[in-house]
Amino acid sequence: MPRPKPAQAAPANAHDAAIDVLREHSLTTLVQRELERQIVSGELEAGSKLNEAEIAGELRVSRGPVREAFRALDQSGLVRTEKNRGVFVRQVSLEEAYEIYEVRAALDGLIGRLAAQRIQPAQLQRLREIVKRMHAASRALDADAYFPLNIEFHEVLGEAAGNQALLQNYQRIVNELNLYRREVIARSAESIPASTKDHEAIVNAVAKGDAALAGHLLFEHVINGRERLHRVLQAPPALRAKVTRKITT
Amino acid sequence: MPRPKPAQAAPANAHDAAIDVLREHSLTTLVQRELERQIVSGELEAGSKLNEAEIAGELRVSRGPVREAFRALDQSGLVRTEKNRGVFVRQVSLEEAYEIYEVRAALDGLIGRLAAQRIQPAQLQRLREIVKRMHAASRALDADAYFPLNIEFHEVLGEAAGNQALLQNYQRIVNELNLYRREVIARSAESIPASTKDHEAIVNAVAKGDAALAGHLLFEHVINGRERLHRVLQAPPALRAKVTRKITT
DNA sequence: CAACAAATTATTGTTGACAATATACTAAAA
DNA sequence: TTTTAGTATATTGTCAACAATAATTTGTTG
Repeated sequence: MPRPKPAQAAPANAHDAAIDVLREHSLTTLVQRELERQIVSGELEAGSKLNEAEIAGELRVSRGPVREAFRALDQSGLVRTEKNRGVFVRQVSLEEAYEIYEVRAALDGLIGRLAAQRIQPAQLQRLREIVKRMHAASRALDADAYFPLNIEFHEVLGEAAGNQALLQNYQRIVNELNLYRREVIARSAESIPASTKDHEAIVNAVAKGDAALAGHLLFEHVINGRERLHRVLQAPPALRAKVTRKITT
Repeated sequence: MPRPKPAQAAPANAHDAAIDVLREHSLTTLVQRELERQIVSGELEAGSKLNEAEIAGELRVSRGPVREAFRALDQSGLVRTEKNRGVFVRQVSLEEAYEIYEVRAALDGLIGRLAAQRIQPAQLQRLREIVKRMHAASRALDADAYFPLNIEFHEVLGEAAGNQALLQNYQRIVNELNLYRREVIARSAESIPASTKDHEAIVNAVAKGDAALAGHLLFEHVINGRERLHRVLQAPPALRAKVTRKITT
């Protein structure tokens, strides 16, 4: 028999709200989330060192929770730990990115097949709206607008697959991939039109319920992304400079 | 320029060897590994509670490293954490197992395709030997001998795919899957002959370098495993009892 | 001035203590 | 006897101090 939870009054002010948050989440969890956010957003650059005491001070907690959060982030691939030297935001090499792309293609293929069978009308509607906004961003060649749309598109599709285990693995993979020179991958403006076309075709296949096609298209979409990355890196530096910023060697 | 590592003398005795291990690994890492071993081996039953102080005492460390190891194990899916209540060896429900099987099928499909293209002679040799021993175990209906062979087979195949990112994700998934009533899944003797046949066909496809076929066979192999699980659970309890032990509801 | 050695500082690894919370137990009341 | 309130105990969450290691600075020598 589930024990009855005590009825909780709504927090009266900000302070009570903070207390309320702590009732549900440990400091470790909060630190982990915050660091994850900073890493994924690029606020913390790949390769940069994370100082325990410094972070603990900024977040007003002791080093214990910070260290625990580090272990979780290490396991999820966002940071790497060197004994007695510290933890660093993970740097994904070109070779690793290639490997991860292969895995992502397989997972995205599965997402396509499942989503085609299981997607719900509301989710399909969301996808169509995202694609519409993508077209707008594509016409304007607005990479900064396109980037979050792309993230959201694959997120919705991942949810539509109706498989929690799949979604979790997928999101971890995508996070890792975004560590690879984020600007090169995601914001190279020239690839936006092709990418938008991909997305449109995918939505249509999913809408038709054509699992095989949706799976195939998503698989190819990811492989295309990998090839685009390849081409961008092969292009002469002068050309690359336009879409590349803050490359830290 | 990589700084030169100080030449290390070989440890003269057991004590020095222990010191040596600590130079390379933190206590957290060691605790994490040990707990992982105990969970994967079934020494720690699914659902059982892990007491921080107790474990710390057994492993002769303080609670700090144990807690850090918990965060890592939580992230890798072997353990679930409830705030202020503790951590428990994860129990995978039937529904979750189904979901995880879907993901594993996709990853195994990728492993098959890549292994067919990249496998090295020595690895192929190992696979053939494993299959040979599987046949022996199959004839004897020796589930206890078959179980580790099955693990090893897929491990070698995973390595043969030549993709570290894939291998890591795969192994995490397999670990999670093994949490699901290990005996029911892996040791139901009646499925051994069919499984052995699968393995043989897979090795042949990989040896031929037929990527599409190998991928397909591995995908189906996993799906078959899932269906076997389904059938076993539907079978009348009297029949199940033979191969099921220590089922904790 | 460059290169090496020693000492100093900074940072991580580990531990034990204390606080907060949940669980188990006891006793009183219905 | 069952329920419930209150109390005691056990366990987790957090912190701060100490130990071990690495990075840096300083000083010395050729």
